[in-house]
Amino acid sequence: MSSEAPETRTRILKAALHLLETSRGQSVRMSDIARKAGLSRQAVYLHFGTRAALLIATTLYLDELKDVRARLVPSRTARSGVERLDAYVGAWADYIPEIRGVAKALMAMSDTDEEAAEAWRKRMEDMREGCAAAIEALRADGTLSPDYTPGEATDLLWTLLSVRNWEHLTLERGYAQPRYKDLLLRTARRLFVRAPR
Amino acid sequence: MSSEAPETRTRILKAALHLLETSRGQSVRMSDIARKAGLSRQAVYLHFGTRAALLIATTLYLDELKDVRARLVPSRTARSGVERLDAYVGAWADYIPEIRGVAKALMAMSDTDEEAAEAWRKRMEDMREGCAAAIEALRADGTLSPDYTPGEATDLLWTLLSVRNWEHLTLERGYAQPRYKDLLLRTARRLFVRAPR
DNA sequence: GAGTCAATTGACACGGTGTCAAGCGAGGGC
DNA sequence: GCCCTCGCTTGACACCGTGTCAATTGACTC
Repeated sequence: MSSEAPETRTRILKAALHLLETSRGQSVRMSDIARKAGLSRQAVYLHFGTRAALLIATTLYLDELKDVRARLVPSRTARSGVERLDAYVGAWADYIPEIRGVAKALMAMSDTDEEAAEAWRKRMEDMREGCAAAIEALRADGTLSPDYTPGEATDLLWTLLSVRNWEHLTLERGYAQPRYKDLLLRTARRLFVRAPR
Repeated sequence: MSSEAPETRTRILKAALHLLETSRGQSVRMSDIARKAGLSRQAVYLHFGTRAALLIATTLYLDELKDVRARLVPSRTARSGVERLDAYVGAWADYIPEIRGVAKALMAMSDTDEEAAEAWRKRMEDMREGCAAAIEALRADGTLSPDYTPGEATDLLWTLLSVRNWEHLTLERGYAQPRYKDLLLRTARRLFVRAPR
């Protein structure tokens, strides 16, 4: 509408974020996001090109907001240690929903595209650090057994996260189709190799 | 073909099972299963009515084969405890891929349909027992810390399984659409309330 | 030979994703 | 004041996997 409205791109990201938060497990359609942002579906595609791209951008946006770690504070209502663990996993998983699938595409690119590989390495490193912080907290409040070595604990959380998320891209209809896989690759390239947009 | 060929229904189940086993994470299409079984796509629909129904039937078939527990033996090539844990989770997850989603539908039915509720309770109980056995094995070989009470350990494995699978139905395209949700409900009723077919 | 039943063939509706082309309107530069 | 650009809209379309339908075939039984 008028120019005092928040940046369109941000509006889309906020809309997507809100929908992803509230409709847990429910598939969020591009048209839902567009409607929520008060824009046309095409506007969303103009900004992000692809559903996967939008979701990735959403996680990056969250990073910008720097409150990912706040989300990692386990729910106060959790009764058992297991429940707290699940809360950790849930909190993380909500914000890397499809990025794991993109990993494969980027891995595949790594051989030929050094810049992409570097971007991905950095992103993975960030995730590792996030995991390490979570592990520390888990261990501090006694949720996680101290028997695990730091490396093993990291792997464990990593595993918990990935088992929750790794099928998103491969199983969610559409991305299983070769046609979309190519698209995904192009999208990933666009997102990670240059500044988005 | 001739009548000496194995029962068609079994042939479909075997085909589905094999495809689900080998193409990990890759979405298995009905046409793939039909081709693998040497049948037309329609034949599969005639027998199982729905993709979800076929996948559920596949897990039941596995139960019949009574080798679910054999699958729970962790891979010999796993190097770390975490890797073994992942192997356990993966083995289980492969065989309850969409049943968790159906749970919700059945829960919804439970109020009005006592038979369905009973069928589901029984199925859940079987799963619980399976979990218990797995937990025992996990603890025996030192993968799982003995700090967990039996109940907590069960919950843990349960959680690991569900986080891996609970999005299958809700996120995989198609089942997110209301039209298919109704269908799923009808299918579940057909499968659990009467003998299939 | 009639009836039955399993399976085939080929067509179709549906719905979400992604694409395309034409147009529109507000702002800036000249 | 005019044009141009740019962000967005509108509306139509291709694609593809799921599920449905109707007509047909072919084998087996009675």
